[in-house]
Amino acid sequence: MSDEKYDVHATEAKWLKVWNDLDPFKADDAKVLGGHKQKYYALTMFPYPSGDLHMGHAEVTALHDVIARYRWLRGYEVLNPMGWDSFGLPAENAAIKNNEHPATYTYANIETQYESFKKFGISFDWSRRLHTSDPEYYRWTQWLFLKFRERGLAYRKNSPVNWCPSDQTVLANEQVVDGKCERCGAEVTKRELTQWYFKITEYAQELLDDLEVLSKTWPDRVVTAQRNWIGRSEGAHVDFTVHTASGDETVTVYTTRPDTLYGATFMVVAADAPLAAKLCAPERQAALETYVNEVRKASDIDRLSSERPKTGVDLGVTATNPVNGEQIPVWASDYVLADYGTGAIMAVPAHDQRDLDFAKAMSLPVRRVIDTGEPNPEETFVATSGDGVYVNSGPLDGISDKVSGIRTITADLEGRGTGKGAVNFRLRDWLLSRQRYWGVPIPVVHCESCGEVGVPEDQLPVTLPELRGADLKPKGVSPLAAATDWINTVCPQCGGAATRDSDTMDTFVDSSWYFLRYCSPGNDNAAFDSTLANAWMPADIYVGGVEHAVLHLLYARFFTKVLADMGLLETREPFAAQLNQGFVINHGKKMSKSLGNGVHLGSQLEEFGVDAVRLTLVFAGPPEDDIDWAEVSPAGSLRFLQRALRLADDVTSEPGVDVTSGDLALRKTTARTVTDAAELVELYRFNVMVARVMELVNATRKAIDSGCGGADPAVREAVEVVAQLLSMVAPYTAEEMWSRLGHQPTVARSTWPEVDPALLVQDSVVAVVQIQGKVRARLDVSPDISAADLEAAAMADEAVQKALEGQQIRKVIVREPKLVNIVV
RNA sequence: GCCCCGGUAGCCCAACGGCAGAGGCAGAGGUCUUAAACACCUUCCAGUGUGGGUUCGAGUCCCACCCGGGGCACCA
Repeated sequence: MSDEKYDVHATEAKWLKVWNDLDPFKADDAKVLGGHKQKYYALTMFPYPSGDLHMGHAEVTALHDVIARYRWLRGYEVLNPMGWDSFGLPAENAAIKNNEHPATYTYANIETQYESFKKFGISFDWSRRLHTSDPEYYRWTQWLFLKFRERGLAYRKNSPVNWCPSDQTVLANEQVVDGKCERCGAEVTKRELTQWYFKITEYAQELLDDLEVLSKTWPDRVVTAQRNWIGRSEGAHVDFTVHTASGDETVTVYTTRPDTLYGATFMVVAADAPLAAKLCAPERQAALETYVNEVRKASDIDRLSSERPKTGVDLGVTATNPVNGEQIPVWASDYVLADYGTGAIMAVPAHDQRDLDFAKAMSLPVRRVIDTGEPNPEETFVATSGDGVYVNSGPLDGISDKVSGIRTITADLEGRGTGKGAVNFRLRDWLLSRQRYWGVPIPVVHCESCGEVGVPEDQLPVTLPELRGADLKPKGVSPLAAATDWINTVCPQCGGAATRDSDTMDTFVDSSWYFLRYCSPGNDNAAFDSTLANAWMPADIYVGGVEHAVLHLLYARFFTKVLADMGLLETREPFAAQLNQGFVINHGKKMSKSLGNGVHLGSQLEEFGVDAVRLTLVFAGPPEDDIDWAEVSPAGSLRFLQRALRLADDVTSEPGVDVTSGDLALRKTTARTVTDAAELVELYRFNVMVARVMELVNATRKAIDSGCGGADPAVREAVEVVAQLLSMVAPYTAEEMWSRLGHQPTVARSTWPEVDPALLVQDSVVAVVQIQGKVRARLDVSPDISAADLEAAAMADEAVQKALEGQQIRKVIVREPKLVNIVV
């Protein structure tokens, strides 16, 4: 036995070189296409190249790698690719600051992260590496955009968008944090701009429906978040006639409560929608304009507050309620959203709190049409929304439940031709334009005579012009607009003078299809090879952060469905199963620069080595839970690894020795461990799997020191299993063990240990005898004992008899072979 | 305000409705050592947030509440 300390860094250097030469994790398309091996696509969210890898990257990839390596051991052909989501704002900011090109920052960081990933020993297939900022990649992002546009799924419209007045740029929703610009902290306002959108709403129903299947294999919170985001609601469209200065206009409102139509006492339209100005009486136009300007100025902080007092302006016109002919006033307010439903509502203050608040603020009438038995909202100013008896409601009077009420009024409206049942979604179309440099140029040319013209496929990619430093500073329009040589071009259709679209795409477009590119990277003829994509897709597991519960995961699902409709893909869902890891925190708090509580991955690797850090991350707890680095012990992990490694030196039998003659007890423990480990990995219970391996290590140590001894074949069997199981978590140590056991690399591509089913059968089990649920005796019995025999054995037990003395037995519950409960 | 998730030993975490403890961290004692570290062995420690209910039997299922974390929040 060697006494020397485990030199982790020397071991890392030694095996890293061997693995580089062996390249053991290259996925072989042919094996999958030929049906020789079953495929497993292990996908993990690709990183953004900002600086070197941190604890978060270490955690995701350590967890992910357990799954990928497990599948290799189980004999699958595993596709485990990695790349970089390399367009985006941080590189642009760095470029402005350092007067350089964003590519400099981006590709330097990619190299750094690449080296770190390799050292971290993750079983990635590096031959499939991709970067979304490479022209070879974004050429196909542009191609996809054009295909979407051909199908009417990419279009331009004028709409209010998030605007940072300080940075002079449009912001994505996710870049607005608590109503402020995440970059400069300025309060975000709205601005009306013509922008490109993807028509994701066309897929709203399918995106919702397919969640049903995903709910079995996706985390609940992700499924719920997507359901909420899509936000399907059922109701009705109701047509009101508004009497304007220039004649009657039909205005359709959307409501989920058409049954309260008789309680509508006014109508409200979104103040910032064109409809408001159209309906407004001439003498009220000035007031409306003043109000809209105020609304525009309001920051998101104010707009988001539900305690905000209701404001609005009377448009000076009335509308006719289609069911009772009543004339009700029409108002404009910012509490009605322009882009949801029809941008207009019928207000029923008695049964909707928001309408009631508005009615109160503007002294508008309130009329109760459902008597729920609660105090009258006309007096309390507390709206009632439950079931009750309809009053003052024409054909609804006497009905006492919402479902019948809605059904009756909807039929009534449809009969009159003034309304019909309708479905609405909260989901909006996806705004993809960005006034930024470091992204995919939108491949469209604007021509005075031809209008919007897509760049022909043979002219792709439309590459970015060379800009750096100050040229990238935000000026209110995209930096690309200032690159005159680039922006001025000829129309592909008529050959006349034209300009390029100066915007770039949201980086979420890049990441909506990268998992398909991995299936045939470097393909110059297509975005992806359909045959290969069909062979590998869907990804069997997608490991990543829950922060993408809605955006990225919804967009990728949308892309997949469109591509399936284009006939390029068979699957309609990209990710069969999903695992969200928690955060690595420190002393109960998220690591952050401002708190100064960050844990540097590099220094942890330096101190404890790759394997100990990986083991700590995997063993800390369930993968979804946060890991508090202050509460775990990488030093303890390292001690365990040393313990495991030492076992390999104590094995004195030769490789290939017949294990059937080995120590039975140890062999049983080994067999049990292998069987449990498989189940635990498949349930993502990696921490428990590690605990089982620890048990096996302890049992083996005991066998060597005070049991059958190191020469027993069962010891070799156990230690080989330890090496194989440990290879999923601590690849360097496992490889070193495997080598010391006399095997060739690499243990990661060895096999899943075979288990003799006979070893899983127990000779005897401990049966517990309870009286009134309290344990009174334990019996060693055969696992296949009959209920009658077990009961008899229990009754015959001395301690049981003593406890039963003078008691009347009322019932005996027997759960053979483990339990007898006697009720007295 | 609404919706999720969680609360088991000093700490992190295990426990098909059936003996509350698998594993680890920290602590104590011991063996080894000139001594220490390492290693090895032994060991202390809770009745499962609170109150009800279902059951022969509840950490586990149901109800209410408390605490912690996360998400959504003028979507008509």
